[in-house]
Amino acid sequence: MRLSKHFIPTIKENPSEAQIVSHRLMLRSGMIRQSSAGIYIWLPTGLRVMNKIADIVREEQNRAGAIELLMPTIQPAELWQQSGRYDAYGKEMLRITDRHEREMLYGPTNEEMITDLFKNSIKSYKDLPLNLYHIQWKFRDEVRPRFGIMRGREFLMKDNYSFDLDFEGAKESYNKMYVAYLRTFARLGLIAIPVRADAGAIGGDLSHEFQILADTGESTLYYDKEIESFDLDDLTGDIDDETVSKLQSYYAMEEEKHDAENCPVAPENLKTAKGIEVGHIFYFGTKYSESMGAKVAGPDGNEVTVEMGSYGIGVSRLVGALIEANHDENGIIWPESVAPYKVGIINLRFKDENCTAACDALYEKMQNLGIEVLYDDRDAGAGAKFADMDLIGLPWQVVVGPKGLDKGVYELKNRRTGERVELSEEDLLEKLG
RNA sequence: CGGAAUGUAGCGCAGCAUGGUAGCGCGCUUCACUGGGGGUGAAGAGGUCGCAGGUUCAAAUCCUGUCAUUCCGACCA
Repeated sequence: MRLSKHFIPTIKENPSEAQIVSHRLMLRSGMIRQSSAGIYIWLPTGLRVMNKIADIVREEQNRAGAIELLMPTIQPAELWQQSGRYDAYGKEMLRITDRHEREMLYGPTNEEMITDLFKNSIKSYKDLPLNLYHIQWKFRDEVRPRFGIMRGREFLMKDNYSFDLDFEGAKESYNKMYVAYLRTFARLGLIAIPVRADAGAIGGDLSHEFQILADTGESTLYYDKEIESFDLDDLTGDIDDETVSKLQSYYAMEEEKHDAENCPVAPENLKTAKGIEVGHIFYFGTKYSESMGAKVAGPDGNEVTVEMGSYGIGVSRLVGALIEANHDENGIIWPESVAPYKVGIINLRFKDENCTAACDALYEKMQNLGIEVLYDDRDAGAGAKFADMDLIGLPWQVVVGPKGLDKGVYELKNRRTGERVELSEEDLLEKLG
């Protein structure tokens, strides 16, 4: 894409309302604009990143055997009255009345709807286990939205729901998601610490939060440093129960629940860091299947109330979390897996025919090779182009100017390390292709 | 929901105490010169001063109300 024809409105100065680095950089690099408190417009590059994250989440869900569908954002109040959460959920739920005076709501989560769908569709244990997911906009009317998209009111979430015949099955479904989550975050280049958690408003017995480490995190974690050395390559292919129990046996607690006196981890092996919650998984048994009557015929012909779990990943929050974990004073540093483009071409001499011709040709070759490239073809100063490209944070920059062209080389800069190498066109395309 | 601020050009801000009809920097437009880290000069465009009332000859400025946004705390993907 040519930058001159793109829509990436960058800002030179820090917007006053943005307090944390990811919010500032998302506004400055032209990824988002605020519409109202906690509600954002996703601009082209922001959307590209979010879509790439969603794709990785989707691939890992599919790999784990979950099946994608899409439920509506607007739900009828009756479902929530059945589960008893309509009154319990409080003001955080955005309530709407339609033209027929029917009570509706903008869904903050989907346990009720999926359970209703399940009970109307599945009648036999033979159809279990079943794990359904969707990636969909949620709305929670937070009292105090803040930190840009990190705590917005409207957010994109992957949520899924597992249905099993018994606890053993449910536990297996839970563990599959546990592994899928670790894999998902690893692919995003994030260290995700699974932290034992309370089930909160969702309710239930077994629950883990996935926290990624970042200085600006909202919670303080204490964890066994062994977690960091765990090799995620072990988690490809079939799920090994031993691996899961080993992972789950590691100590990891939020500050409030951490007891220094009785901590099983020796002080020298205990690490503390700030974390951002990007995922949360729950096993909650029959909490919803019971109240909403989700039963199947078991092998003996008798009805069994199904065992359920639910699992969420904050897809839009991950965009901010990734920036919190990947930035420097000049801007964002995208991991390749989610970068809006892999490489940026900087044309230093717009008015130099040779230089522009070289850039145009290189741009076309990259496009033909399927390399995602953002070409800064604007008539702007070199400094402005460098600054914008660093701000936007593409992993690679190709700097094209008379110096290199005279030598017959292109300069390739690594955004993360700042390392610059001079390469022939062939080597350059080879390296990026 | 308790506490505290702030709303003036796209962004960042000044002006308000002591009322006299709006200004600075960046950005934007045009032209020229520049050209390897936000360059220089010249000429421009852009504002119902959040909104509604009130006081006054006169309100960005004083008063009342209202809306919005942000920050600190308690709560949450």
